[in-house]
Amino acid sequence: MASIHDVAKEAGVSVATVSKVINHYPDVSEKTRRKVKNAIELLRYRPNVIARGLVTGRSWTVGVLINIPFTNPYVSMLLEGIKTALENSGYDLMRLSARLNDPDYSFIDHCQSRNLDGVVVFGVEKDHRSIQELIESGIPTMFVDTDATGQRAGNITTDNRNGVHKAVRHLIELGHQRIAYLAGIPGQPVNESRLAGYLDGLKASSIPYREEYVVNGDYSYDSGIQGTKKLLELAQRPTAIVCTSDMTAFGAIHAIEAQGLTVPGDISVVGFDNIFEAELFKPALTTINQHIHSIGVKSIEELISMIKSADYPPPVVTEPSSLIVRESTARCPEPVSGDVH
Amino acid sequence: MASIHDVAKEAGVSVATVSKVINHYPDVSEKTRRKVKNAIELLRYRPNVIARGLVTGRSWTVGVLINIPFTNPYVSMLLEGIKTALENSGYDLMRLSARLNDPDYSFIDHCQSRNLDGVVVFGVEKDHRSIQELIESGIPTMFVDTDATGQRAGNITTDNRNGVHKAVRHLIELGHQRIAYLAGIPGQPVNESRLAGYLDGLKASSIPYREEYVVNGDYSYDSGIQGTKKLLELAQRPTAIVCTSDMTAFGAIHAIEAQGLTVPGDISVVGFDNIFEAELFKPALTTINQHIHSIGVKSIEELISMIKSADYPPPVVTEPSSLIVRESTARCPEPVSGDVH
DNA sequence: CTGAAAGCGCTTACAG
DNA sequence: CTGAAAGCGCTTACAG
Repeated sequence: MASIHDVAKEAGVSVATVSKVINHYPDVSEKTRRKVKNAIELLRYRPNVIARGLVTGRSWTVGVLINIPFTNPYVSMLLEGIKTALENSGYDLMRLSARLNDPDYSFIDHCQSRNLDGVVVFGVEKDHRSIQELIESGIPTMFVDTDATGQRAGNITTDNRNGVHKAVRHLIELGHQRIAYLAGIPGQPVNESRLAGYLDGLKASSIPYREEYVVNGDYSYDSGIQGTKKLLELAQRPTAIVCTSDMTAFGAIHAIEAQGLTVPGDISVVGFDNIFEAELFKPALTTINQHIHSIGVKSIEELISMIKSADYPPPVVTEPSSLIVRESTARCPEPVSGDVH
Repeated sequence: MASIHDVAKEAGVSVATVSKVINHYPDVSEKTRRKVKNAIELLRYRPNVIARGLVTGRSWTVGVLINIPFTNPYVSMLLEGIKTALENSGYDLMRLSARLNDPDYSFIDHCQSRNLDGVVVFGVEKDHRSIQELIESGIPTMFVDTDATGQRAGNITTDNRNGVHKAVRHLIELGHQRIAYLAGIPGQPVNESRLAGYLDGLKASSIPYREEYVVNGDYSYDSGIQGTKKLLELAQRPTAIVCTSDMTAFGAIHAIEAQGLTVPGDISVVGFDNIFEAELFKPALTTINQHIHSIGVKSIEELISMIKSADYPPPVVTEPSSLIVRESTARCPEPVSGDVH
């Protein structure tokens, strides 16, 4: 690769002058600008972003820390949004090989040694030391689905609470009273707000909360199976199950059918996420739609705004959620007897 | 961040010496090594990878060019493999915001200005100028599913041809003779070898090739729907359809059922990829399994070998494929009448 | 309008 | 075993 010195020599000017035309400084005569441009063309010169970054302190790269498998459809959609927003921004995306479980590893050291301009974090538990260190470091940060903030850190989430509330209301309107909830990982902000939505929904119709109707999981297909097995063993089994993710809902449906029961004939199931497969599944899944792609796009747009201006206020944005009714929910099969309350 | 100068001052030595202990040079006395290590500890110093890269010419980052949406399950699995292999390698992954359609854009310029140590490319048509430029540039490269090679460029693919051949054989064993093929994008190496496998399968049983039984698509769900519609309009419609991807197979099944026909009752369908959803789908999909995760892992392992040693021969690796029989294929419903041949 | 010089944070011969 | 110096490819005051 030709360097800036080669160009300077070729054009018969100083490297300072070459730098000025590259960076569109106004105080360069048209004539030397021409000469330089020609030399650049001739040598196919491209400025070295790395070297530039060393002096300007900007790397034109944003880092991403995603502590969840890429095979999770939610992650895929998020990444797709991130990618879209990055497209003509001039920034590239770096996926850090973070060793979060290694006590000697420091995520911010990693970011700083890479000169990252900003970072988006997803899927890290809120109490992981990295979160706090990141906030203190002053590196522009956007947290996805984690309600952390800081001087230079904002966050973006779906309106999880309302989403689950809507799901519960929908089931109640269909006559269900025995509504269970297959939750996510306790302590995670996402999980807490969804659980709150579940409780909101019950309370709005004065349905008492039953501890045995809430079982935790990890958003996976498998935890849908396991959780549902437990629910089906209950003396009074639920007639509807709200799930913390579509994958979990798929698992739930599988487990229900494995018992010879049907969805939605015997039990209604609703998911959360509205991944592409929700529509393909049989029965097509009633679920809560999240604007995941949009969350990806906005996380980057906001991050770039923060990078560009030190006093851009760190945003806290909530994306709406909505209920998509399909085939996995139906009227409660038998009128609920009085003993439920 | 503390710099190497700060450490040198703190330890009372020169920066050269600090550099030597960082890089584990043997010729440093134990005593000064101690002093330096303490200073590093004290200042929480971490070497700047960027600055180091400027002088060593290595960036410890590998680039990835993926010209297919992340929401494609195949891509997700590939990325997951790539991520796994990178985990403790010291390398980070950079996803380049490549503007492949912009004539002023050059992918290798991009790679070079970022100082990338190597790159894995996936989903770029073989005749795109970037491929050739990349090969000529001498940047260590691994192509996934593209049979390009070069001085410093290897590739890795699934045994596509055999995979489809097995699918066809399976259908023939079930009594099918009218076997259609929903292909991918013409000209892409993956497509050509799969098509060859289809022809192999027919030929092995002396079933004549019918042009109208092959329709091209783009691996998507939608192209499965469109392609199948065409097949169903044929005077003599196929009794089995082999698809170039699982997503396309899902689309095919949808289109078949939309006509009031059943799978596999009326028509058998087989996919390609064996994505996670293949098992969940109803009917569970008979498909060709690819070791996608393994392809991701190996592409990085081989790439790193090439980076580390200039004379590591660029590998050409083929991963096996295998048929997974599930519920979407069954015996051919009606004995095929003589007119087929 | 142009260029010499210092510096970003490192590494690497080389001399002592 | 240690350090002064040059250099990686750039940008940025500053002087002229």
